Amino acid sequence: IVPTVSSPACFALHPQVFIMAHVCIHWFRKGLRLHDNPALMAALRDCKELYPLFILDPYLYDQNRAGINRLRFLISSLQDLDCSLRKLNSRLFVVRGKPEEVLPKLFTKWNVTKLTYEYDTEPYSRSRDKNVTMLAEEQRIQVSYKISHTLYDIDRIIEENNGKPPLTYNRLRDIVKALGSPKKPIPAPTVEDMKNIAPFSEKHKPEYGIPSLEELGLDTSSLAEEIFPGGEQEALRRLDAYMQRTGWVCSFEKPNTSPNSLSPSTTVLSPYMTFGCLSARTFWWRLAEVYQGVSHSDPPVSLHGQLLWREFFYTASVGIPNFNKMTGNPACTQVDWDENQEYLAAWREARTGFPFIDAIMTQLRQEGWIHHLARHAVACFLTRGDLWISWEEGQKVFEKLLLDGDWALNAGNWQWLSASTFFHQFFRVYSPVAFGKKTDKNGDYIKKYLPILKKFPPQYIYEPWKAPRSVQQAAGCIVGKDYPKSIIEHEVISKKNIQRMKQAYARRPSGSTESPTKKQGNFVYFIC
DNA sequence: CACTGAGTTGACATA
DNA sequence: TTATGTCAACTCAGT
Repeated sequence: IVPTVSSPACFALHPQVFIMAHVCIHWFRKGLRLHDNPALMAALRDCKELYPLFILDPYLYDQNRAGINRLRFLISSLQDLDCSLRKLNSRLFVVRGKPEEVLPKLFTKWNVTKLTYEYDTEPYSRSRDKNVTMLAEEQRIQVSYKISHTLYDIDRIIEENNGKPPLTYNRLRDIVKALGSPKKPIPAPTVEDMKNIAPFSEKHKPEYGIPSLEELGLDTSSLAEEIFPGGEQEALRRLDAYMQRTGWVCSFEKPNTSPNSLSPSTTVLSPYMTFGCLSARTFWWRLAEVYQGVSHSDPPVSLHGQLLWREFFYTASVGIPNFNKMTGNPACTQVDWDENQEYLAAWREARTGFPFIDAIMTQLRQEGWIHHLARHAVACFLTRGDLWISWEEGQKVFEKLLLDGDWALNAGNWQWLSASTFFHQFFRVYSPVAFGKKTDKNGDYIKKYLPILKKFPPQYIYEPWKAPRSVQQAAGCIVGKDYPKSIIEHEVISKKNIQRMKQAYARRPSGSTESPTKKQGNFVYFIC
């Protein structure tokens, strides 16, 4: 006789054969996939009933925080996940609300005994998960989490670097070299793995469905075509397609890819990584297979290098307090950014009068993805290059509009581009005119996203205000009327800004370059 | 402590 | 066409 229900009597009578058959919630947050999902596999162990759950948390998916494109990506990802779960005789349960309020109710309603989830390093997530774990334990629910969003255990990287996050990429490389290769990904669960779990009951059918965008209160009338559909299946399809191009993979050098090609010059796997539709470790090991036995590019510019950049910023985001802010962020240079609502709105709404900048911001709004170097160009323009507006403002816009709006990567890259943290050669300024010309002399990219300029000759397409009146008339676009005049004079303002940056650096506390043990105060936070 | 080399992805002039 | 040096000059991390 093998008891299948938990009771102290059973345990006392049959200690050897006792099996605790759990009712388990696997809580999906990021990690919207079945492959390489160790927490999900942990959920299946000794489980008789499984509730794969996603909570639409108003804090994370508020419309000011998540734009419609990113919400669409999320909904597609959830639909795909549900579809995959149904092939395993399961399904996805979706609820709305604050996890700390929603979960205790479900624990009771479903008689839950175990909760599993993937570890998440974001400050909001960590505090949320701490609260939820406390609430779960109050209801005597076993809680188990696994690390699978990043290649490594981020805390181990910091530990290995004496309690501080590496501030340079090479330092991070040395650390992860010492830690060895990332773990191999584990396969997705199979029907066999699910054989002891009761198929989901039809009684739940009308409840817990995936809401449509309309049901979330969004106006979808002006929504553009879905170029990058969300979901694990699409992620794996996309990964396969790129991994087949072995020559391209092996010669990949990020700085040599184009920010303004008409179709993406990089993989666009980032949104899938952000939501965890694709495992970083799966990506890493697929690349390792392609690299095997042939010559290939290396970090920092290679595709492996890109995954290590992700790890770099994740590590910084865990080790540096107030990572998404300037104030209270001890690694960040304190800069006297201007408050200029007009400039900020012009940048955000693609009406700076610099076609390269405005085209990029248009692509961002329409498609939710722009090339990494395009992000450099507009980020430099908003901050230290031209408009002298805080990187935090740009961060908010990107977070909302990017499909791959990732908390750690977004904050880290904005600090990098504004020469606030990590990158310090502030005298290297991107030109809103010259930079794009290197890879798109004719301005085809500009014409695609700003059709009003499509008749401008290449000579003037990057600086339409320089075109003689007759040329503007022939192009059917008068600068100042049909397309904005440039809001600033780059040659003048960028030189002024370099000097302002120099002054901000001069005000940096002198102790910030000293070793953590030497001076008290400055680096204490790294150890906490 | 001073010093040095390196730093994913600048622009521009020159060879 | 592509490579190199200059411009002005930063920090980090290792020696």
